[in-house]
Amino acid sequence: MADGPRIYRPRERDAPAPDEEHSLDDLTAQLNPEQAAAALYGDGPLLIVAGAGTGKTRTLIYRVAHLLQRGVKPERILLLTFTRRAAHEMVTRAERLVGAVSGQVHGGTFHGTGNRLLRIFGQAAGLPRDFSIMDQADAVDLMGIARANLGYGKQEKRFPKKETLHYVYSRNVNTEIPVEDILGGELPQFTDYTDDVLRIFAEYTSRKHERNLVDYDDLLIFWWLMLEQSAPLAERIAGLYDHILVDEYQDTNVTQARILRGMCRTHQNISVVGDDAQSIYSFRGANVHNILDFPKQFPGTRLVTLEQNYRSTQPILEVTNTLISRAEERFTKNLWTSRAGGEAPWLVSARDEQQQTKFVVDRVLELHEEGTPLHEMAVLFRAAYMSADLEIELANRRVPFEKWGGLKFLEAAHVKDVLAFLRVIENPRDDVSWYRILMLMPGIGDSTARAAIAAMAEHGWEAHAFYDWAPPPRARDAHERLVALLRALNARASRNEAESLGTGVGAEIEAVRGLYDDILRERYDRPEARLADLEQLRVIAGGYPTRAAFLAAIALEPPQSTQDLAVGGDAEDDALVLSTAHSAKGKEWDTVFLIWAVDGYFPLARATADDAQLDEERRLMYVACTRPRNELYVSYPLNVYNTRRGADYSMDQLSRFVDRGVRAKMQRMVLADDGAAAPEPAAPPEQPPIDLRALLKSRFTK
DNA sequence: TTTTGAAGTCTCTCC
DNA sequence: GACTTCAAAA
Repeated sequence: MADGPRIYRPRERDAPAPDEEHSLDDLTAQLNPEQAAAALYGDGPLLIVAGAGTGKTRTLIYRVAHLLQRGVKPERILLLTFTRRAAHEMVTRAERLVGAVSGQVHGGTFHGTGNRLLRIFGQAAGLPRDFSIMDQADAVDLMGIARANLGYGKQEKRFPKKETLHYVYSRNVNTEIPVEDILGGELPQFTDYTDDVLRIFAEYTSRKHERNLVDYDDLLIFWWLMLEQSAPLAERIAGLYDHILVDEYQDTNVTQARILRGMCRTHQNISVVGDDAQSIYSFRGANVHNILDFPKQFPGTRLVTLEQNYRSTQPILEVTNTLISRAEERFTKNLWTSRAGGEAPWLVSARDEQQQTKFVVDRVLELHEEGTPLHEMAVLFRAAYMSADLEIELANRRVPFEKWGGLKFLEAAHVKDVLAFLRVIENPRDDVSWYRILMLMPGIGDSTARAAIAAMAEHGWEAHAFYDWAPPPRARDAHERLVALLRALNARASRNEAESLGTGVGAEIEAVRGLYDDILRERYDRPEARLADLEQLRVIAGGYPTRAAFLAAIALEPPQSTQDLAVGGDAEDDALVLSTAHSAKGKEWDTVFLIWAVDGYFPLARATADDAQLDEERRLMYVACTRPRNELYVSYPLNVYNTRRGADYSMDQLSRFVDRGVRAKMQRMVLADDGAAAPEPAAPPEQPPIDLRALLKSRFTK
């Protein structure tokens, strides 16, 4: 989504429901016995296995409140969650429960916390305080540079791409599966290159080192190494907290588990909450064994299982219980609810994508007429691109929506271009960003860019190294313009520093755009939309005190939705939610549409070869189907013509996860040709007046 | 030799 | 439809 101005703005409706915020006195009255047992548990390891919708967030909040009430100092509590916003919300609600407390519960993601600790303690372990964080795309680019630098990628046709290399690298450091085994298992075509791949990884890590860059994995690994390799550091770091609480524990990886062990080595006060049936991040190295083996790793663990679901109606739970019963699940839970009534979920078959889209929009508008706010409805799908048609239709019919789960905004080429300018001001040794900037300039190509970077490296990356560099004639104009801009930016930065003003990140972007906007118009299609994106970026940046804070924040906590990015006045107060199944985790809505329940789409075709991946896809669908409170629609278009793979390639089968047993718990709906919804018995597919294929066939048969 | 345009190759999830 | 690879143009 590139249109419409955007800015980060916490939404009103994220505020806790007021009825939850009573005093602590009636704390137990607000919880069921299992939740209360978990919340009020004393010291020592605690594992809360919480099924979907069983109130695990609530339980965790009350547990934090309980600790505070017991007199634990807030700053001695560390709450690790999947997003920074989740942590912030939980901390706020817990503190509201106990009233005013002095100090602040520390909360955040593993990566964000790793960043914070490394800035404080890293220097004692040889890591400069002012390191830059690379996002995934930067890391991939650096891997590409390392590859090219060692001379790979030219001669051999089948050498792994930089994305593949980064994937293998990240998997290796996160799972500790040897590179050789990863290649042998998943990428057998590259096994011959094991040594070359290792050489590239060595180059990658040393380049990171030289450039003072840190990737996402480093934030965890360095944290762990400080705990593991240095007793004094471990003592200081682990000594910061007396209680550690972890949400979404099923999605942690080996390194994170080790960090936790190191952090509570002395006190063992660790509470984790998770659901093995909702483990959906193995591609990031998450290991469901962390939660399964937790009692073994922390002897004396108290296990509490939450099975009462407060979210969905019984008919919905019957479908989701059946769906997950097919998967390997170790902490078997049978979710139940006391919520009576409710309609069985609908299985909706549409003729094609357009009809599916029309159905969703029509139904959304109907429900809206009947009084359901748009933000109480969500459309979920396996991958972000699957909502493209729906987005167009929603825009045409003026239905406000927000899309979750795309990192797309920051991944867009033009946004990365502008950020690269800020990065070289912040860290002149960031040659990934230098390369990106230089390649943008007309007259400068690969070799000129490399020459310029080499010249700067030779002069110790001093600011004037680039100013003084003598470009080849055809690049002279580009060089001149770039120098003018960089001089202005550097001058502004040092002036602001001297006057101890902020750096005015928004103004810096403004300055960059003076040069960049024309380049953008030249290089990219749909320039208006892209320029609008840059305007949003400028506004977002304006909210940060320093350039460094802005760059770190967008790497660690990228905007979650298109609405996060919406400029105040323009943001719709009420908007339909479009989300990937992954980004929907932990959320709930009154009504949920799951679209593209087609084999090859959900599960994705590439995941169908491998049983473990297939199981994860199934868990992902389970996550999607456990989101609604009242209504669930699962839809699938027939006649999917996939032109991406060359010729017509039709995959017109319902997802294998919606098998007979699941269908038996659902109502069927076949959309009539005008797109109006009609329950199946009432409107069976009409017999067409003529049947072309039968006619053709009859020519050859008697 | 370097840059740029054009044809050709795949397309997931996210800190 | 974005990114890589290849060939022509400067």
